[in-house]
Amino acid sequence: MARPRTFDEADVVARARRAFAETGFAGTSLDTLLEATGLARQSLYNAFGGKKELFMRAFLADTAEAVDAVEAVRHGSDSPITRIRAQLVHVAVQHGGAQAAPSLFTKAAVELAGQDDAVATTVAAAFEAMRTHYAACIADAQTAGEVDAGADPGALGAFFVAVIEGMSTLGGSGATRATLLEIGLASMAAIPVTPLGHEHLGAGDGDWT
Amino acid sequence: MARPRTFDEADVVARARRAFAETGFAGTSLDTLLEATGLARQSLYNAFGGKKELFMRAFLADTAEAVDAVEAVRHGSDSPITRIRAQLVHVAVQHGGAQAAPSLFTKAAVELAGQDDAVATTVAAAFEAMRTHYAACIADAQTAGEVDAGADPGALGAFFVAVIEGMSTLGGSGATRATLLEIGLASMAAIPVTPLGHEHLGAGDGDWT
DNA sequence: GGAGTTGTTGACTGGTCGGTCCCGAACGTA
DNA sequence: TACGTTCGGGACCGACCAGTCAACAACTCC
Repeated sequence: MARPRTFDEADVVARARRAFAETGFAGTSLDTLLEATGLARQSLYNAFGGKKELFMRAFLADTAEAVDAVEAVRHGSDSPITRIRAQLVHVAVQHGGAQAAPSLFTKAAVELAGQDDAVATTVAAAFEAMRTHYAACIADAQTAGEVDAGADPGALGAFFVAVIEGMSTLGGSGATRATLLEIGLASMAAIPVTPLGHEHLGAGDGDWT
Repeated sequence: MARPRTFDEADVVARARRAFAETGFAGTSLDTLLEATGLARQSLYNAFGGKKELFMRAFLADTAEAVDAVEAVRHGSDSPITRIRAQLVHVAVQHGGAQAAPSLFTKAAVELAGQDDAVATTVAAAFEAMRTHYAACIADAQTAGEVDAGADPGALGAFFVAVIEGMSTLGGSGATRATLLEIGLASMAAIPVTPLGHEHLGAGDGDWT
């Protein structure tokens, strides 16, 4: 009963994510956004409501993806310790390298968490969710006898959240993939593994070149 | 032979640092800057050259301070391991708490490293300097027999840089001082200390309330 | 005390910001 | 095929942006 849209809403959000991730919220003008997404001024306004609303769509999508990436640490057939290492390697591969795209989540957290309440609460909730995922994984490793029972899963969870945020910042500032891998692997040593757990700390997995 | 300035240049830079740290470069208008520094439009222009130049002044000052804070880890009468812990506690105290002021260095790195070459090179140099300071401290600990000789000082250095950047990001996003302390202390466990070194990992130092 | 130099002040500029309005075009339904 | 509805493109809006200009004020040196 009406003219159909000539653009895919999800695709527009994905392009907006890239644009905002490059230049931030304040640094990305509406014109830049239109060029990046390919749609017309009024179309963006009709479909999303405005610059701020489109940013929140992109930001929430990126946040959900970032949390999901950490959530993967809770599932899998291999050892909890191995899953954490694999996840850290994944972060290093994603944020390291030539193109150097800092995540929109990190960028928005640094730029806007102190100014916008909606962003601040979303960021806080995401950090807390990530921390919980890591902590649950550590707790799993404890029940499996791979990690010292005296370790504090909550503290280690917060620690790993800080590590991946630091990796994101360094990666966005030009750090090489090799450096990020060094960081991720070095952080693994903060987990007090039992002799049993050491069996799972040996080999790396796959190629990340 | 001329009318003297009614403002202190260093003071203006300090105020500009606070303003830019709050809202970033693109998010801070010249009018906001004038209100924050208290000087008139043309005065800012005469003394500094413009918004970008004043930002660079503030950014370089903050960067130097951040690097110096890490450099402190190389000096002192107490054990190298103790110095690192003290420095991490210092970072936690500085970036944690109610006022939640993210460092301008971190903010500029995330916002502009991908767009401005001058910022990118400064950030990269600062990260490298910090990494070198941490690495030298770890090497000291190795020669003192407090840290396992097989440890990689360079990798641990990069690791600690990532940790303090992560703490800065989390702190700027509302994380409590207690959480940041948890993170900093948890990261210490990534250092493979010898039985001798364990003597220096015991008590905390001072009150940071 | 006069001249010269510098800082301060406020009005002003062209350009860009995000957002709105309007009209022709494209499509589904009747 | 005629109608109603939505889309897309361009013109347009007031507000704000960083930066400039010219007149005035304060100070030092001669």
